[in-house]
Formats: sequence, structure tokens, C-alpha cells
Amino acid sequence: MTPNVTMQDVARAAGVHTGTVSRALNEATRDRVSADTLRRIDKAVRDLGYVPNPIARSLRTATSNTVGVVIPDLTNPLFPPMIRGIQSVLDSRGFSPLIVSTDYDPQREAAAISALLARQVDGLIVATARLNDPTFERLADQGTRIVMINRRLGGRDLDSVTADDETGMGLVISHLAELGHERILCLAGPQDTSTGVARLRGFRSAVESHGLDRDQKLIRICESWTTEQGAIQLTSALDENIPFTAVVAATDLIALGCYDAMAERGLSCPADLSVAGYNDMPLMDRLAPPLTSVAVPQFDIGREGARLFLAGMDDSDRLPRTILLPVSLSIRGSTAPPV
Amino acid sequence: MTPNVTMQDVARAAGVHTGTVSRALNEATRDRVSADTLRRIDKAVRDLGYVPNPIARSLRTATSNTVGVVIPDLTNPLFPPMIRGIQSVLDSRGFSPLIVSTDYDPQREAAAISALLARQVDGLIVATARLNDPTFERLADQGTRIVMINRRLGGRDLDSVTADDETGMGLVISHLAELGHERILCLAGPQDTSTGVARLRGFRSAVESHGLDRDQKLIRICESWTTEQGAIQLTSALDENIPFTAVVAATDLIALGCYDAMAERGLSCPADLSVAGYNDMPLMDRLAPPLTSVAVPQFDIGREGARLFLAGMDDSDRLPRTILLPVSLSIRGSTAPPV
DNA sequence: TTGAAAGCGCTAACAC
DNA sequence: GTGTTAGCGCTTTCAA
Repeated sequence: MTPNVTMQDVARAAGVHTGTVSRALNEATRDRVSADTLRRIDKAVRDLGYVPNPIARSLRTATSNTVGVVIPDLTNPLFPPMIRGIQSVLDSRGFSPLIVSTDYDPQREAAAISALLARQVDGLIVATARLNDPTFERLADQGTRIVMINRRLGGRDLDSVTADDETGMGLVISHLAELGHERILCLAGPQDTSTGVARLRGFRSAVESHGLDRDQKLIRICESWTTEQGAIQLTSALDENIPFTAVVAATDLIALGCYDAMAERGLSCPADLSVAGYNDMPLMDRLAPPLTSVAVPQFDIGREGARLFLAGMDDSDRLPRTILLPVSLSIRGSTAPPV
Repeated sequence: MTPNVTMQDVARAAGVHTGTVSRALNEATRDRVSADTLRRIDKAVRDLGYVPNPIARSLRTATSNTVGVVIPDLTNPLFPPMIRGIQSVLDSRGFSPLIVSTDYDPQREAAAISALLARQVDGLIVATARLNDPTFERLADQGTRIVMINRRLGGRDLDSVTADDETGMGLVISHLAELGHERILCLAGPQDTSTGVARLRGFRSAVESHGLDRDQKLIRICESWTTEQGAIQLTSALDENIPFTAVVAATDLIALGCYDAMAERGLSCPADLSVAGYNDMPLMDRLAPPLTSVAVPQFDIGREGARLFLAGMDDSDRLPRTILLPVSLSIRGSTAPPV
């Protein structure tokens, strides 16, 4: 690889000892070195093309300047912008993200987390929280720095950054109510996640406050956040002949499944049924028809999550913070007045 | 964090020395330890919940079981599936990818690569190659293991996995020719990349072999692989009043730009103009209209790239291999006979 | 087959 | 302000 020039070499070239070189190269201790020595060391570093070995540093300091980023699925367009947000903050502080994809599988998640901890990450930014999973609280108790993004835990809250799901759902329902819809089908997400629960709660309270039909049959829980589940649930709702004129999905992928189910039945959107999604992922504005959706600030979620993480690094006993980011409604062609 | 149990602790518990523990825990040297000792060590490991510290291991062995993955843009839907492919292979061998996003910026790329090398990655899987960039050849000469995916280098070829771009472009042109198009506009990609060049070459030779119009004005080079460039280039082609009935874009994003430019002019696709993309990214089948595109095996590109990487790890002086993966054409609503 | 010992490159007490 | 010293946790000669 690189011709390994070590701190020893620099020390020799500058005529000082490695301890001094270390001090000179460290932001925090740099001022404890005389200006002249500093100059000689800097020159030696440049001349030799010295680049510090972070492995050795990590071994000594037991910190790795590395943070594990736990994502359910990299190919879900929701997450890449969050990762970008995370990287934008981490880069500026010399931290590197170690990204793992868990495929929504608790087993894989556990394995991935063990691997990350073994690699001595300085903490975790986690987008896969489930409500009744003690894993992260336990880790936090053991001193692992953890920030939840996208979803929160059930019990004691750790640092978290999520979008305001209840409000978001309220925006959709207001919009549909204004269009004149009275019976709205809700395809809720898995209820073992904070987003699944919060969006459903938002649906319920908005339906109530707008005086819409509160028929329990208008609520169906998807088993997963997938297109397939969206199609299955809408199909079976249609099969049951429950009347409704609009459907709001807990996520854009579920809404895509609605498109599929409707296509299969020869139904057209929004003529036969209005459809709204959630998250406003990239490309949702280009679908046929363009999807009305709640826009969540994906990049910002990542960015704020990383900031929270760094803040925690700087001050270990801060109280956990819960950040709720604002959402907005992107109104498009998939929603229209009922016929 | 974790109550740090070290190899020392295991050695003590098993009544042996650390050297023996090390041998026992290493696949390659495990058979040089007696069955009895092995048992005691394994028991101690379990009892104490010992997990090896890869940092210390890396410092000693100068390998990190880590590979840098250099991606231009994580939010480009083309890349996440490749990363999945990479992870699927790396996981099984205990390697971790270190993913960096360069934003198509050579400066950021250089910085990212330095950081990766400093972190002692065992090599690089690179999706950002440019034709006349000596960086990677130089690194390879210095002994860094490198696999190019998605794009290749210009000169001496390193290990690489790409899709068969010339053939792919041929498929599109054949399709359009069969529909009856004779003047096809090509929005080629940047010519400093192998994909940009190969797809344009494929266009030229297919146009020739089908006896279509070879007007040089029907070829325009985009400055970047972006929606914006697609819109700009199509708009200016339309402004110049060059006649054409179809446009083939070097990439789906460029094709999306064509959709935008056409919308702005009130043109409709495919009635006024057929449009074809390249890569067949996720969701392209759901656009309005669904985009005809060349499907490249994104996951497989990543997977084969990672395999090549591991093969190189196992046998340092293999000859570089160039893998060309087959493509197929996804015919959809954006292409139709000219009117 | 196992033990002893050295050292990967760095940081951090502690002296001076 | 700088040198000295002692490791961080592991692997790998070399002997026994």
C-alpha cells in the first residue's frame, strides 16, 4: 500500500520525540508545543507525506471516530437522503459512518449491531427501532451512545429525530375532507413501530375532528411497509365491499401497492378512488398519477440525528432530546373530489 | 460500552497463554491446538462473552477486513442495489463496506479515498471511474487492491464489472428502428467515462447497421448524468429545429429531463416523441408514461464486483478480469411508432 | 503443541 | 515545552 511512514519517522526527521509529534498533531494539545518545534514537525509531516494511522489511534484511545448507521433497507428511497444528511455532518468532524442494512430482520439487525460494536463504533444512529424491543435501551444503559432517527422507541426515550407524524396525517385528512371525502380507508403501517402508531393515531384524531365516518372497518393494518402489503390490503378491503372514496397509506410504498391493486381491478385513480401516500419519496411526483403525499424532511432527519450524536459525544450526560421535524403536504393528481 | 473482556482474560480463564488463545481462535491455525485445550478455550470464550477486538487485530496484521466503496451519489437509485449486491457477498466473509459518496466531485473523491486508505481498508470497490484519471492506476501500482464497477478505466484495465453498454444501446436502437423511427436523437453521457463512450459508440454502430440517419446533429453530449442536463439538451435540440421522432438518453435521469422539457413545451410522449432511458432504475415502470429502458443487472454488478475483490484478496497475483454482464430491454409506453 | 517475547503505531501520564 | 515510559489487544516469530 502506501510506503508506511509512521510518527517515528516524523519524530526523527524533526529531531523530537514521538510524544511531541503526537501533541503537535492533536488539535487539543497543539498549543502545548513551541512554535518552532511545531514548524519543524509540520514540515517533516509534509516532506514525508505522513498520514496518521487511525487504527493505532483507536487502539490506544478506545474510540474509533466511527458511527454505526443502522438502516432497514438501502434500496428504499426513503433512506439514502437521510444517509446523505448524516454524512454531511459527520464528514465535517472527521467521523465516518459504517452503514448496515438489516432487511427489516431482527436477526440480521442483532448480528449487524454486534459487528458494529466489535468494530468499536463510537455509537449508533438507528432507523430501525421497534416499539417493544429492549435492545437499544439495554445498549444505552451499557453506555452505548444511540440516536434514533425516523422512528422512536416505545419506553424511555433516547435521543431521537423524527418527523411530526400525527400532524402529517392530519394534513392529509384535512385535504381529503375538504375535497368532500367522508369515508376514508386507512392502510396503517405495522403497529410495532412508532411511525406506524403515530400515523394511525393521527388518522383517528383527524377523522374525528373533521366529523368523518369512524367505521372501524376503514382501518387496516399492513404487516410490512411494502408495496405487496399495500396491494393485498386494498384488494381485501375492496373484496369486503366496504364503501370508501379515498385511501390514505402509511407510506408511499403502500400507496404504490394501491395503484397496483386498482390497476388489477381496472379502477382508475383518482376517478374511482383517491390515493394519498406518506414520505414523498423521490419520483413520487412523476408517477401516473402523481402521488399526493406528506413530505418529510429526509435529509434534515439525518442531519439533525448526526448533530445530536455529536452533541452527545461532546457532552456525555446531556439529557436525551426528542426532535420533531415539521412536515408538509404535497398535493398532486392522485387525490380529487369523490364522484 | 461492553465490559471489555480481552484475550488475556480468556487465556487466564483457560489456563493457557494468549498466543494459544489466538491460535485457537484463528481458522487457519486452529488445528495446531490440541483438542482439549481447544475445548477449554472455547468454554472460556463463551463464559466470558469474549469478542475479539478487530482494531487490535488490524493494528497487528495491517489488514482491516474492510473495503472502501466509492459511489458518486447514494441518492441516485442506480447505486443502492449495487451496494446491496456488494454487501451480500462481503457479509459472508466477514468484510464490512465503508461507503463514501463523492457527489461526482473529483476533489471530494480524492479526499474520501485518502480517508479510506488511512483507515487501512483492504481495498476499494469503485463506481466513479473516469477515463483519463490516473488516480486508480497509480493506487493499483502501489499495491492497493481495486475493483471497478459500473464504469471502467481508460488505459490498463483493472478488475472490472460493467454491463454490456454497446449491446444495450443496440437493443434500444433496434427497437426504435422496428417501430419505424429513422431520425433518433442521442443524448449521450459525459465522454470522460467508459459508460458515456461505450453507449455512444453503441448508438453510432447501431444507427449505421440499421441504415438510420447519421446526421451528426442528432448527437448531443450531456455535461452530467442529471435530469437538468437532459432537459437542457433536449430543449436546445428542439430549439434548433433539428427533426427527429425519438430520443434515446444515456441514462434514465437524462430521460426524466426529457419528460420535463417536453412537458414545458406541451409535447406529449410518445405521441410527439418517443423517449428511451438507460439503466431501468426502480420506479421507471410507474412513470407517466412508463419509461422504455435498458435494464442493467445492478445487484449482480455489485455482487460480482465484491466476488472479484475477494478473489483478489485470496490470490494477489491473479490477472485482472473484465466482466461484462448482459443487459435486456424493458419496452414500455414511452416508445411508439412515429406519427 | 505450547510458552515467551516482541511489537504493530499511537497516546497519555509523569517527570524533568 | 519536551522526553520517557508504558501500554491499548492482538498476532507471530522463535524456542522449548
